[in-house]
Amino acid sequence: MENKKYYISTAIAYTSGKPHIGNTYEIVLADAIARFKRLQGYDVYLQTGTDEHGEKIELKAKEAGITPQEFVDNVAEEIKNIWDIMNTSYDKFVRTTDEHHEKVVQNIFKYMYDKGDIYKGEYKGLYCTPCESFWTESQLVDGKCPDCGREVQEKEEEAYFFKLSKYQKPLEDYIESHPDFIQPVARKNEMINNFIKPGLQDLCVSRTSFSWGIPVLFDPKHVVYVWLDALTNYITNIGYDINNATEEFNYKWPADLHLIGKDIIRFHTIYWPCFLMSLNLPLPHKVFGHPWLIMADGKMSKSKGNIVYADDLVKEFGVDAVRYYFLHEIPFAADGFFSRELLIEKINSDLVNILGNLVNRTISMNYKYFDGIIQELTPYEEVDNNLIENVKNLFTVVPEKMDELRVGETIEEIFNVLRKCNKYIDDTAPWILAKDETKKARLGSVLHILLESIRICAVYLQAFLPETAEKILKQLNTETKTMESTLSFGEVLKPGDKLGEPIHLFERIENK
RNA sequence: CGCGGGAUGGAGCAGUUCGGUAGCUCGUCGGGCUCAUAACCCGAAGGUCGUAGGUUCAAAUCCUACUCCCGCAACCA
Repeated sequence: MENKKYYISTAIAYTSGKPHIGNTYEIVLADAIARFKRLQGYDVYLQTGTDEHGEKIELKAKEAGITPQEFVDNVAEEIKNIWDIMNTSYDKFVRTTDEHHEKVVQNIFKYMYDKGDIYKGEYKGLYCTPCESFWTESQLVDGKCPDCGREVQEKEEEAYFFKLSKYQKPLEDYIESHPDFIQPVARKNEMINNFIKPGLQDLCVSRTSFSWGIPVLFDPKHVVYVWLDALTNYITNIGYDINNATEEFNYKWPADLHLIGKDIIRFHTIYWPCFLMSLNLPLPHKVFGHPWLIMADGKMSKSKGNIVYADDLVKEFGVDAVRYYFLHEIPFAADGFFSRELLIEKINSDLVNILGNLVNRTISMNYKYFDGIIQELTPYEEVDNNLIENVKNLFTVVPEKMDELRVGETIEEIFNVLRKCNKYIDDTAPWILAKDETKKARLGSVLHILLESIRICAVYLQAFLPETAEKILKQLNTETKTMESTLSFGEVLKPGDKLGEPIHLFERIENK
């Protein structure tokens, strides 16, 4: 039987500099969703990468005294490296300076032009001559240039425009008829009220003020607007070209989920769907604008010197500790706070105390009382059934939460079961059973139930803490790690098998 | 009156659709246990649910006004 495909993408990271933890959060979130979908049996394709054109990059490269291409090569490498350090399982890392991508973008631009969806016009805006920049009314400070404070003038410039207005109605209809298209819903209202209802204005999709971009095929003094360039990465990299869609493309498109930051919802729910409609392509199923990870002590900034990078945190605390924090501490719709203190607190209270200690004490007891040999299960008692019900219930509740992309809550459900395991140990008091030779079988059974409960939790944790889950499963000496295996409680671990040595999954971080 | 979201014990959050004992995690305090990484388990303290009115037998939840915070407001990405 063919597994159902699931195409998930992150936004491509802008290569203007090294991404901080806020930018890194997205790929980790995407990875957790992707890993979970794989666990469910989907044929997952996770695409990420870098967005490498634009004026800002041209300027940064100039400052650094290197070519834009050298500049983005360096940054893209750095970004990919961080994605790898975060242990993210992307299937493809794409770059907008890729030759194939550039070629297809040019073809798309030409196609839209020939079709009449792109036309040549005049861009009218408020221009600050010394800064060589256009500004919008709302960007002005006291009616003056926000950069230098000087007067701005009306100025016109030759430019190509995309007919957003033509697709206003179909877009509105699509959003109305697909209530899940934009998530969370609050974002949907923003888009409808701020952009669609007032009427979409045609979008200027070319620039002449800088050259680091994809030249327009038939008018090379213009470069393609970076968003038209960047957004199309979702199709150019899965085998799309004008009049020549590959089998791969037909299989993967439309994307099931575009995971993006809440700051770029507009581009993904207005411009992108309109571009796709122009190309006669179906629209993605869902766009989720995730909240941000923000610093507990105020906004990250170079001047404050409080920029935090994920790779530094990984070096200090380990990859799964950082992943845990990202995935568990950021609410579904509201921003999450980050600080070292909070990170350490969560590592100690959740990863060390609840998870690490549970695994360690369970395996240790199995060694102490049975030399590490897994024992037979004897008929369940009331206290057993209670725990087992909780464990088995994850099979229902975890997919439910994950379908809503409520990753933090999913992890909380798993940890609640781990807490139940700790309570179960107190309720059954194995150390007392151990003192009574006639309770030996019961003791073995209690420990087996714990091992199996831990195994099932570890199966789910593979999506979020892959390294840790692997370590747990290894200690349990089992290869069985599928979703289905969580339903047949007690039929997986083999009595007589020997467990791995008990180890500490996470080390306690002593204050500071 | 531009549009929208939010304000709940020390911290972070749930609960508000369809009113009816205010819940969770962390922290604090007390107790228990000893298998375990001073971990684990139990219990307690701590909240006028932003403010002021209103509806109701009953309001965190419904209505009105106000205060404060935040997001969006089209060509930086």
